[in-house]
Amino acid sequence: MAAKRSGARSTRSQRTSGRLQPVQESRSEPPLSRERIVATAVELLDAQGVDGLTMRRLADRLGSGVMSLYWHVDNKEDVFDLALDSVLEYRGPQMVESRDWRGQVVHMLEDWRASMLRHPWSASLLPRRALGPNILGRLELLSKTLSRAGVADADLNVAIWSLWNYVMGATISRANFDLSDDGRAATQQRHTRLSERYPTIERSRLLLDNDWDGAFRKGLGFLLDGLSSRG
Amino acid sequence: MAAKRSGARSTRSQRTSGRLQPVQESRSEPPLSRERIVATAVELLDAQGVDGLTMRRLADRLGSGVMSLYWHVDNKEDVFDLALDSVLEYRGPQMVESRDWRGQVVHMLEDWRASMLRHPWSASLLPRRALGPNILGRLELLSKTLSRAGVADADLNVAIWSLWNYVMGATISRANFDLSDDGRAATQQRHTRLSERYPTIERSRLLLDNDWDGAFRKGLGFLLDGLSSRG
DNA sequence: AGTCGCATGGTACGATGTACGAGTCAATCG
DNA sequence: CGATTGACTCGTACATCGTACCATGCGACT
Repeated sequence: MAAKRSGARSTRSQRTSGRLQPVQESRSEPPLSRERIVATAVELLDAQGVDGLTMRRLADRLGSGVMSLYWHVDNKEDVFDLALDSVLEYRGPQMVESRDWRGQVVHMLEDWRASMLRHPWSASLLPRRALGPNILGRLELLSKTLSRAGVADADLNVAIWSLWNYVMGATISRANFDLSDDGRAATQQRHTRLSERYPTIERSRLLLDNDWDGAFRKGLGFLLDGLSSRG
Repeated sequence: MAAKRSGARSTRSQRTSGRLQPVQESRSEPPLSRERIVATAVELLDAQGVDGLTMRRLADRLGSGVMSLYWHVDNKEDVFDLALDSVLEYRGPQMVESRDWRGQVVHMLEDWRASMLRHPWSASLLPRRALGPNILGRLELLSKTLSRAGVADADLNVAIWSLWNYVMGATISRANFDLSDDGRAATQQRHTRLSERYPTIERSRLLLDNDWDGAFRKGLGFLLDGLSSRG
């Protein structure tokens, strides 16, 4: 019936039973798989940006027909979801009961930001997509760490969301500006033209300051100060 | 030559010279204009979301041909830019030298957030677009207020970006969740299924807490605490 | 009357996401 | 053994999109 296979994605390749890799070992492409599709989608997104990902190009890179993709994937949105989540995995210290909760939080959040900046499309994509398991995993970790650090339950959610918000905003902004001022001259020019209308911005060189990492760290410090002044 | 008119958009309607409203007053549509296009685009976006905005639909609503739009607008991206910025205007107290800088900042940022939530598409759009004049205006105001409040110049940019980041992240997240849990049952169901994997999130009901406004205000308070502990 | 700039919009093209259904091949069953 | 089944691949086709190109209309000025 060609049921298109919904839900149970558990059919993990027809292999692992009979002979191993029956035919064409090094010849042509390995068989399609969800993982391979996602990995290639990430490659394509890295290389061409959000608009560069089309099902046809994706199929080309995979050496397959376009419609074959739809066996493994529901639709293009699905590809975006999977690519996004695949990029946000965190292999940090999951199980450290260290006294240095603040260091742990900072580490995870900086890693989060770095992961997204390594794939700038992810930042602009995230606002539109649902929370994948890797994102939830990070939230869980954050939750656990803060809770163990003694943050009151009443403030816990606020603390988590504040940190989440800060990281999201910082990363999205950064990923964005990075693209928009590839032409330094353009920025410079626009800046001087705007300086009359926005003198304070001009004076503090807000838009030209590019110590993003430092600003991120410093602002995160301020936020954590505020959060821990309660607990 | 049909120079398509670039740059100087200053030609403000052919009117204001001879007679007023020459022909067809109440008959059919008023003439096309950048303003009318943008206003209608916002309507459409409000009604149908980001994917609902197509040039054809926009032209239909305006009672014009599709290609007529392109006289007033460069391309679809342009429409997005204009619609986005048009929604972020701020008519707050621009010139108050009040002692209550904190109240002023909170007011502007809450208004910012509210403006974006009134048009949920704006949140997911903003990360991809350049900074329009209204956004810059808000940054300028923020800059001025903080500066007058005595924030050290060295910390000024960090403070501004921190607040910006917080607001962006909060608004984007909120606009997103709002859409995704239209079906309460689905959320509830998914939640219980996830509870085993993410116990702390489950316990604090992080994903079900919907006092967004309160959380926003509270978190903003924390951040401002942290920021002013320096200055 | 002729010219020119602003403004409108019909037609057409290339690209996209994906529905549909026909094809292949290995494993399973009678 | 042949028949059946189910996992998987993919060519064709279609609706819809953004927009390039070009013909046209219209008011004002020469």
